[in-house]
Amino acid sequence: MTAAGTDRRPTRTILHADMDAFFVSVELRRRPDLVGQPVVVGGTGNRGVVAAASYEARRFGVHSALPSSIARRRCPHAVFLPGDHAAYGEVSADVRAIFDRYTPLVEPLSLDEAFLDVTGSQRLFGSGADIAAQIRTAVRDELDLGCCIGVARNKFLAKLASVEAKPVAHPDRIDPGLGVKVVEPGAERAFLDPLPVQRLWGVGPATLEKLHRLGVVRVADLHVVDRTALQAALGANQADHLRALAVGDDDRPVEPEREAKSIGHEETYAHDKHTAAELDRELVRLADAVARRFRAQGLGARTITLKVRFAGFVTITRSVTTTDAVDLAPDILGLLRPVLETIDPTPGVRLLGVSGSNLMSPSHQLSFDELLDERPDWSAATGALDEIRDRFGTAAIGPASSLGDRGVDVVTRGGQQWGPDAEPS
DNA sequence: TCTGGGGTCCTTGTGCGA
DNA sequence: TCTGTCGCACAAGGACCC
Repeated sequence: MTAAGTDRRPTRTILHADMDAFFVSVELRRRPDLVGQPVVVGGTGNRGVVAAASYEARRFGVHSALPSSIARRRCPHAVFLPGDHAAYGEVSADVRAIFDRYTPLVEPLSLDEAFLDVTGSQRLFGSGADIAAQIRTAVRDELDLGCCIGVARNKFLAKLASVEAKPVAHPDRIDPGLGVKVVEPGAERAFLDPLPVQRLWGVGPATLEKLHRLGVVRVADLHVVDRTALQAALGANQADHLRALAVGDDDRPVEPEREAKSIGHEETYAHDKHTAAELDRELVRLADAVARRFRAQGLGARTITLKVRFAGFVTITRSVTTTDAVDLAPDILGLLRPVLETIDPTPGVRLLGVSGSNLMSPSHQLSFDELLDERPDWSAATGALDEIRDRFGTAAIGPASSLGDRGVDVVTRGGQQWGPDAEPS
């Protein structure tokens, strides 16, 4: 931490761009008849959640991550759409192309958000505020989408600023928002101090409760709360991290290329699974999907983790670490099947997940069995499978045991990722 | 009211070898 | 040979983000 007056680092100019109700806005480009109506994307089944809501829907208290059953109750006249991840990805690439015109230092956070370091771009394009205005105009004119941009000297402040720039839905009206919000160097404390403390990165429901117990409600309270008490409540790392954020300190650079640290798939079922045979079938599908993503990225995983969520929402994880990185479904199954067999499915399993971490280049050394020709070398057959799916789609071919009752591929199933689809009537 | 799916990061506990 | 301790790697879970 450095006092603002003695900081000799060059002042950076960081933008945080955040698309307005992105998934909904993409849908409205295809369905202009829905403009002005409450529209909700995501969770069409009863166990899903809302991925995005139009501002008209937000007036009724519908927001992202809200269980779809509640969203339906709050806004029964809303139009619910299942979502189209592929389409959102394509539009996101178009948005990214606009960002790239202004700086090579673009770090996407998700499909609809990115940080831009424009420190070196200002001689060409003007101040951070000027660049933000130009980007908003380009996104609106070329893509027919809205976005809000925060401008500040670091990522943390830029992100908070972009939230302040967004439209706000009130029960009786929609406030259009600023569009661009600039936090000038030197004005950070005045900007931060009145904000509720849960606006800080890393303060969720659990941390908020601990902070409230210490009397910390607003960011300003973090300046005066006893440091030892804060460390006792949150741990030294998190306590010091929050105190730094409270004065606007954040040194993280904008990183255009970040390597993935884990790759996984998980799936919540419309109805709980109660038998080992059902779970094994799901495990085969998940292992196949995850292995395919490993290979698409030229990676394998040394640690494979199984996640199980039971009917009562209790969640456990069990992981296995091997010497060599694996990227083939049979190898993943070989590691996880013994783990799955230790789990009692009779209370009901609502979610199963498979993920890999410790990512590195996969090792395809032949095992002793394979050298003796007693076990097949799966890598050649898997390569052929991947080619077929690249040409004909992910559902074109797959493990026979996964056909079971549905015969649907895990990657394309439902075409969305916000919970199980509505059951056919 | 009842909680998705994709992730990252941190903390805590434990086993193991030096 | 036994015991304590230190560092490291790993496992598991929690919290958080979009």
